[in-house]
Amino acid sequence: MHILGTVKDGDVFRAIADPTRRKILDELTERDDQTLFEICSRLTMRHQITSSRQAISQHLELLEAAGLVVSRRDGRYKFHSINPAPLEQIVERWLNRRTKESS
Amino acid sequence: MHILGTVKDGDVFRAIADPTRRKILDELTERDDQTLFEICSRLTMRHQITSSRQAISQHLELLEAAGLVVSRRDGRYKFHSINPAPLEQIVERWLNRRTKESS
DNA sequence: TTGATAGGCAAGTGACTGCTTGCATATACT
DNA sequence: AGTATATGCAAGCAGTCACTTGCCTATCAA
Repeated sequence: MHILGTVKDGDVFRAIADPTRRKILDELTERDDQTLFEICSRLTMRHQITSSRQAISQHLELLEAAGLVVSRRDGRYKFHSINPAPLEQIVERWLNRRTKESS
Repeated sequence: MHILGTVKDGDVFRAIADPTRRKILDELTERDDQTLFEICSRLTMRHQITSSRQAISQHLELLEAAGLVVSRRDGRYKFHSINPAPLEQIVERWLNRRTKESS
């Protein structure tokens, strides 16, 4: 079912519960394969986020644990990309389950 | 944009961040138009949730503030239903934004 | 009116969370 | 080797969150 090993279901929901982490996902949606420092500077410039490097690092760690971010090592750089697949369970769970037209 | 008055964007994400609230949404997906007591007893029996009435009431309050639950008064009863529409912003934001095929 | 039922309000509490701070490791450059 | 760069680890702190507790209001039936 899961590509990665130990991803609990609740991790995805907790991951997107934080506004800064949602901005990180937005940023990775715009541009893939970014390092931690790239994400930090782009968040500051484009999204008015003033979080520190360590804060963003911890957010990325949590996003990766939830399966929403995948990373690739290249020397001292670590490139991050988004993987929106785990979000599809939300669609399956409440949006596709029943056709609800009368609001 | 929003049908209801003051629903902040973050409210939806915070609402589904809690496992008990997700179970409430599941229960309302299965059966619509339930009172607080009905939801409580069905959560206990069918989902092994042992939360108190007050706890469920507060969860419903939060879900309603997020626009995910709508309610209707009838005498001393208050019937709750699910409204999954606010969840569609998640699809729009990260799943429909870009066609990402190469994982 | 009295009692029972369905729900609401609000203060207090323990646990969790996001962030900081300080240091450590690893890679690259000269 | 020595320095700078990129990231990782872990303890501590302040704010938030879910839950409880106790009391209150409203509706219905006798």
